[in-house]
Amino acid sequence: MSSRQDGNRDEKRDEAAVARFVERFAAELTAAGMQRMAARVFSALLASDAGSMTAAELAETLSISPAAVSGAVRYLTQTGMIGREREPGTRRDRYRLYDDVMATALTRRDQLLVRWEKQLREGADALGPHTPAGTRMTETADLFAFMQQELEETLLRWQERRAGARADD
Amino acid sequence: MSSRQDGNRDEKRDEAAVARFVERFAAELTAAGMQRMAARVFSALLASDAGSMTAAELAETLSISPAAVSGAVRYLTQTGMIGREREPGTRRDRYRLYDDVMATALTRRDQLLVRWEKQLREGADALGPHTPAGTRMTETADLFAFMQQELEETLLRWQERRAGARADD
DNA sequence: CGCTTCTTTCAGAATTTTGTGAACACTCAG
DNA sequence: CTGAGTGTTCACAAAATTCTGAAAGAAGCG
Repeated sequence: MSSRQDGNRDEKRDEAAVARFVERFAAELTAAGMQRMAARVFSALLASDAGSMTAAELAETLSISPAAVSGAVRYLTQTGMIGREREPGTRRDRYRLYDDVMATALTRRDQLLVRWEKQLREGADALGPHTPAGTRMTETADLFAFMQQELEETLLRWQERRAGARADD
Repeated sequence: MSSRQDGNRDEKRDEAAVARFVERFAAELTAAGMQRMAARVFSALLASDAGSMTAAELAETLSISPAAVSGAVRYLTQTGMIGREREPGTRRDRYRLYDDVMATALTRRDQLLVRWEKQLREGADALGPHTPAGTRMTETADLFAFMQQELEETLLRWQERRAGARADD
């Protein structure tokens, strides 16, 4: 038997399985706060062999309008998760997943921590640094500062590891 | 001058400053995906000296209905960010921020990584582990596995540091 | 028990978000 | 220039979300 349980050892893509993955993974991303269409486009790209698709292909596979593709693609481009490239000799754009998308997305996380830390310190100052609330907020700000540092180091370690793995190829 | 710029060195809370902080911080949390009312309640608790408030106080300071408080509080309780406690001798509940809320919230992040990794591995298997898409997804899953490990260690280091700081008191 | 005080639930109004269709804009090929 | 092939914008319809008031539900207190 070569059913879906034991994976795909054939050459051709099981489009139904792809669609299932795309929808499930997109749902996770949506739950985590990403816009629905952006999440679906992103997932579709992730599951594409080329790592890139045209707007038409996206509209087709996801059953959405060109307008929806446009919106999703704008979001993903602005947030630096995908790039747009033009196929030479044609008018068609391809939208391509950047390498290490997830790793760079996590870097952006870092910026969130910076902002939160800043606001907490301002808050602590406004409330009075020696009040109970002020103290609590300072401690929380310290945690965020710590996380920034650690996240940075973690990403460096990941880069090293990736570099090592690539050297083995 | 003792304006708001240079912090509050007086005893009494500058309620206007508190309100500003609450709204700003809540806005950040909302942008990061938290429900609006939950974010406001959470921020208000964070800025409260006692680290806890009654439903009535929350409704009052945030200008929202008891129903809204109820909803927000349910969400925060379910996600384990606050606890409910009854004031002895009264019928009033107090909602209290857990210690190290943020640190434990980050622990929950970890569960997200677990789920995402799992889905990616399933996806890679469904698409065929040796296809380009399958390979990409496996690599991404590896990143998430790595992040889980690192996040865990980071939180341990934070606990240690906290323990050390508390011992100094 | 019943009253009083709080909390929760629920239906609905208001708002916001989302996705579409259609018009518009851009770009290259001839 | 013109026209075909693509991408984007915008107004609107549909759907989801959010918050409220009102009513119902607990839980202590006399």
